[in-house]
Amino acid sequence: MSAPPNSWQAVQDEVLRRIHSRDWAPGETIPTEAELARELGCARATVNRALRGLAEAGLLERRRRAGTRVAALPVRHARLRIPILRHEIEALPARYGYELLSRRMAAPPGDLRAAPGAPPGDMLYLEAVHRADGAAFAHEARWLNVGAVPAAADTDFTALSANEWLVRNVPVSEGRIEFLAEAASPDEARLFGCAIGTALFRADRRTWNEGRLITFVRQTFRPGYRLETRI
Amino acid sequence: MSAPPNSWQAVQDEVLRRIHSRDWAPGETIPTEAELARELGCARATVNRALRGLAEAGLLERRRRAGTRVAALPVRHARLRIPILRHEIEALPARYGYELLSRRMAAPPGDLRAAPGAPPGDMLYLEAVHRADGAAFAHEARWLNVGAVPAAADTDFTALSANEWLVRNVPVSEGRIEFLAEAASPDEARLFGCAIGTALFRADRRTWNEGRLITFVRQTFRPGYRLETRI
DNA sequence: AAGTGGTCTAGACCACGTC
DNA sequence: ACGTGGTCTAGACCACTTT
Repeated sequence: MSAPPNSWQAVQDEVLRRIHSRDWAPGETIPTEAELARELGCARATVNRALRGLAEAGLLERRRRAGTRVAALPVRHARLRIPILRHEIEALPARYGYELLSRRMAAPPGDLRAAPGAPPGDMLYLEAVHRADGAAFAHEARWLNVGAVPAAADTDFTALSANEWLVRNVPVSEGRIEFLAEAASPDEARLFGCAIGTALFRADRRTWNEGRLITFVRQTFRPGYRLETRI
Repeated sequence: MSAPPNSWQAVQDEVLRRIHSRDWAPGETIPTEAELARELGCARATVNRALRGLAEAGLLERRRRAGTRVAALPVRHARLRIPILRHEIEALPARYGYELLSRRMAAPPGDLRAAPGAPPGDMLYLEAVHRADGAAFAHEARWLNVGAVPAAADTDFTALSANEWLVRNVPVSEGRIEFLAEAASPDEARLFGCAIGTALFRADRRTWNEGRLITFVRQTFRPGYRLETRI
C-alpha cells in the first residue's frame, strides 16, 4: 500500500495530502518543482512526474513562469472504456450473437452529409443487432464512408460486426460520442420486446481519421441498460 | 504540427505510424525500448515516455520481460469531463438558476444503505433543481453522509448547490457513475413540462473518500439532453 | 537466470509567459 | 529579462516475469 519513499507516487501522495488538508488551499500557488525536490529529497524529474499527473487529473493548474496552483474548482474526469459490444456481452456473462439486418449503399441523412470530412456521395448503410443469450442487447445503425475505407466495400459484415471489423482494420485519430435517452420507435419496441416509447439509452458516435469521416454509428441499448464508469 | 526530431512526441508519432501502416501488426511484439532508442537516436527515457502514453491509451500492451506488443483489439477510452452543473449551464450559454426543493434528515433507501462505506443511520436528503434561463435543466436528488462530512450539517444549501459545495469542500478519492435512460415520473414531467413517460437521461453517482461513502446523487436531465465526449 | 520495462538521478538546455 | 515548467540525456538500479 505504501510506495517507496522517493518514488513519484510517494511525492504525489504527499502533495495530495497537503491539498486535502488545506495545507495548500484552492487557488494557492505551491512551491516550485526545484523547491519540492529539495524538501522531499528527490530529483526534480520525480516531482515533475508526480505533479504532471495531478495536473492531468485537473487538481493542479500549471503554467510556465507563473508556477503551479491548486485548482479552485477541480474538474473531475471519468475514464470511459469503450469496449466492442461482443466483449461487453461476453463479460456479462452471456452468449454473444450478431445478426446483420441490412446492408446497402444509400444517401446519408442531411445532418450527416453536413458533418466535417463527410463524403459527397453515398455511404454504406449497415443495420445490425447484437444479442446476449439470444435476446436483443443493442441495435446498431451505421453509415460507413467507403471512400475512406475501400476495403469495407468488399466485406459483407454477416460474420464479423462492423464494430469489430473497424477496430481491427481501421486506424482512428479522432472520435466524438454523444449519449442520450430517447423513446423506443415501433421497430425498436419490436426488437427489444418493450412498449413503444420506452426510454432507451443511445450512443451516437462519429470517428475520423486524418480529417476524413470514417463512420457514424447509432447504438441503441435494451431497456434497463446502464453505462458504468469510475472517476 | 511537427514535433522536434528527438521529442517523445516525435517518437510517439513514428510508433503510431508503424502501427497504422501495419508495419507492426496487431499482436506483434515490437522492438525493445533500448533498440528503439538506438534506432531513433534518442534516450531510452524518451522512448519510455512515448510508449507509456500509448500503453495508457490502450494501443500497446507492455509487460516486463515479455516486451511490448501492439494491442490486438485496442480498447478505446474516452475522457469524460464531469463539470459542475453551473458551469455546464453557463457554457450553453444560459443564465444559471438554482432552487432547493427539500432538505431533511431521513433514512436512505435499502440499496443505498447496503452500499459499501454507507453509514448505519440517517443521511441528509437534498432535492434541488438547476435551471437554465429559468427553465428546469436538471433535477437532483442527493443523499449525503453527514457522518463523513460534518460541515454539511451546518450548511443550508439554499444559496450554493451541494454539487458545488462538495467540489469545493470535500476531497474525493473514488467515484462511480452510471448513466441510464428512464421514463419521466409525474413529478419530473411537471418539472420539465413534458409528458409522463418521456425518455430522460439520468446519471447516478456515488463518491467515496477513504472508504467512506460521501454522497449518492441522482441527476435527471431535461428532455433532449446529450452528454458529449471525445475519444 | 536473464531480459525487459519501470523508475530515479543529476545535469542541462529550452520554450514560454509573466513580470 | 528572467524564472518556471517541459523535456532530453546518460547512466544506474530494481521489479517482475518469462524462459
